[in-house]
Amino acid sequence: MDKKTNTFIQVQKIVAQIPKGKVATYGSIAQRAGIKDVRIVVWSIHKNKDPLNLPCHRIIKADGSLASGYGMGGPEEQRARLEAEGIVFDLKGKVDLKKYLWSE
DNA sequence: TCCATGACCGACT
DNA sequence: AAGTCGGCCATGG
Repeated sequence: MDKKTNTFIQVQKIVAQIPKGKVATYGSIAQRAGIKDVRIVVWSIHKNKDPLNLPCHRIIKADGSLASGYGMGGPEEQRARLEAEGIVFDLKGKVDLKKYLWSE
Protein backbone atom coordinates (compact mmCIF):
# COMPACT_ATOMS: atom_id res chain seq x y z
CA MET A 1 0.00 0.00 0.00
CA ASP A 2 2.82 2.36 -0.58
CA LYS A 3 3.87 3.92 -3.80
CA LYS A 4 2.77 0.94 -5.82
CA THR A 5 -0.83 1.56 -4.85
CA ASN A 6 -0.35 5.25 -5.48
CA THR A 7 0.55 4.74 -9.12
CA PHE A 8 -2.06 2.05 -9.42
CA ILE A 9 -4.75 4.41 -8.17
CA GLN A 10 -3.71 7.08 -10.66
CA VAL A 11 -4.30 4.80 -13.59
CA GLN A 12 -7.37 3.20 -12.10
CA LYS A 13 -8.98 6.55 -11.46
CA ILE A 14 -8.29 7.85 -14.95
CA VAL A 15 -9.42 4.71 -16.71
CA ALA A 16 -12.57 4.65 -14.63
CA GLN A 17 -13.33 8.16 -15.84
CA ILE A 18 -13.33 7.24 -19.48
CA PRO A 19 -16.84 8.08 -20.73
CA LYS A 20 -18.89 5.48 -22.49
CA GLY A 21 -18.49 5.50 -26.23
CA LYS A 22 -14.95 6.76 -25.96
CA VAL A 23 -11.57 5.10 -26.01
CA ALA A 24 -8.21 6.05 -24.58
CA THR A 25 -4.71 5.14 -25.56
CA TYR A 26 -2.00 4.02 -23.19
CA GLY A 27 0.05 7.09 -23.96
CA SER A 28 -2.82 9.45 -23.17
CA ILE A 29 -3.48 7.76 -19.88
CA ALA A 30 0.17 7.78 -18.96
CA GLN A 31 0.40 11.48 -19.71
CA ARG A 32 -2.73 12.22 -17.72
CA ALA A 33 -1.48 10.14 -14.84
CA GLY A 34 1.73 12.11 -14.82
CA ILE A 35 3.67 9.00 -15.67
CA LYS A 36 6.46 9.22 -18.19
CA ASP A 37 6.27 5.62 -19.19
CA VAL A 38 3.36 3.86 -20.72
CA ARG A 39 4.64 0.63 -19.23
CA ILE A 40 3.32 1.67 -15.85
CA VAL A 41 -0.13 1.99 -17.31
CA VAL A 42 0.18 -1.35 -19.00
CA TRP A 43 1.37 -2.96 -15.84
CA SER A 44 -1.39 -1.40 -13.76
CA ILE A 45 -4.10 -2.60 -16.07
CA HIS A 46 -2.63 -5.97 -16.80
CA LYS A 47 -1.99 -6.67 -13.17
CA ASN A 48 -5.43 -5.45 -12.26
CA LYS A 49 -7.76 -8.13 -10.96
CA ASP A 50 -10.90 -6.05 -11.07
CA PRO A 51 -11.94 -5.44 -14.71
CA LEU A 52 -15.38 -4.45 -13.50
CA ASN A 53 -14.04 -1.13 -12.26
CA LEU A 54 -11.37 -0.88 -14.88
CA PRO A 55 -12.80 -0.94 -18.42
CA CYS A 56 -9.62 -2.19 -20.02
CA HIS A 57 -11.59 -2.85 -23.18
CA ARG A 58 -11.78 0.90 -23.72
CA ILE A 59 -8.04 1.14 -23.75
CA ILE A 60 -6.44 0.74 -27.15
CA LYS A 61 -3.14 1.42 -28.81
CA ALA A 62 -2.14 4.78 -30.27
CA ASP A 63 -2.70 3.40 -33.76
CA GLY A 64 -6.34 2.84 -33.00
CA SER A 65 -5.92 -0.90 -33.05
CA LEU A 66 -6.85 -3.07 -30.12
CA ALA A 67 -4.29 -4.16 -27.58
CA SER A 68 -2.89 -7.64 -27.94
CA GLY A 69 -2.88 -10.32 -25.32
CA TYR A 70 -6.29 -9.38 -24.14
CA GLY A 71 -6.99 -11.85 -21.37
CA MET A 72 -10.75 -11.86 -21.62
CA GLY A 73 -11.34 -14.01 -24.63
CA GLY A 74 -9.29 -12.29 -27.25
CA PRO A 75 -9.58 -9.08 -29.27
CA GLU A 76 -12.97 -10.12 -30.55
CA GLU A 77 -14.39 -9.85 -27.05
CA GLN A 78 -12.92 -6.38 -26.68
CA ARG A 79 -14.24 -5.32 -30.06
CA ALA A 80 -17.70 -6.58 -29.22
CA ARG A 81 -17.74 -4.56 -26.01
CA LEU A 82 -16.65 -1.39 -27.78
CA GLU A 83 -19.21 -1.87 -30.53
CA ALA A 84 -21.84 -2.31 -27.85
CA GLU A 85 -20.93 1.14 -26.59
CA GLY A 86 -21.23 2.75 -29.98
CA ILE A 87 -17.64 2.49 -31.10
CA VAL A 88 -17.31 1.81 -34.80
CA PHE A 89 -14.42 -0.03 -36.38
CA ASP A 90 -13.14 0.65 -39.86
CA LEU A 91 -12.22 -1.92 -42.45
CA LYS A 92 -8.77 -2.12 -40.97
CA GLY A 93 -10.23 -3.17 -37.64
CA LYS A 94 -9.15 0.10 -36.09
CA VAL A 95 -11.04 2.76 -34.17
CA ASP A 96 -11.36 6.30 -35.45
CA LEU A 97 -9.26 8.06 -32.85
CA LYS A 98 -10.23 11.44 -34.24
CA LYS A 99 -13.77 10.79 -33.06
CA TYR A 100 -13.56 8.27 -30.25
CA LEU A 101 -10.31 9.17 -28.56
CA TRP A 102 -11.11 10.37 -25.08
CA SER A 103 -9.68 13.86 -24.96
CA GLU A 104 -10.80 16.38 -22.44
C1' DT B 1 20.22 -6.50 -4.52
C1' DC B 2 20.64 -7.33 -9.61
C1' DC B 3 18.63 -9.01 -14.02
C1' DA B 4 14.91 -9.66 -17.03
C1' DT B 5 10.24 -8.74 -18.57
C1' DG B 6 5.93 -6.05 -19.61
C1' DA B 7 -1.59 -5.66 -23.01
C1' DC B 8 3.27 0.54 -25.47
C1' DC B 9 4.89 4.96 -27.87
C1' DG B 10 7.83 7.98 -30.38
C1' DA B 11 11.84 9.11 -32.87
C1' DC B 12 15.46 7.71 -35.90
C1' DT B 13 17.65 5.12 -39.75
C1' DA C 1 7.46 2.50 -45.69
C1' DA C 2 9.19 -0.71 -42.38
C1' DG C 3 12.28 -2.21 -38.84
C1' DT C 4 15.11 -1.06 -34.71
C1' DC C 5 16.08 1.17 -30.35
C1' DG C 6 15.49 3.73 -26.26
C1' DG C 7 12.48 5.27 -22.58
C1' DC C 8 12.56 4.96 -17.31
C1' DC C 9 8.69 2.65 -13.71
C1' DA C 10 7.27 -1.39 -11.15
C1' DT C 11 7.19 -6.54 -10.36
C1' DG C 12 9.03 -11.08 -9.79
C1' DG C 13 12.76 -14.54 -9.33
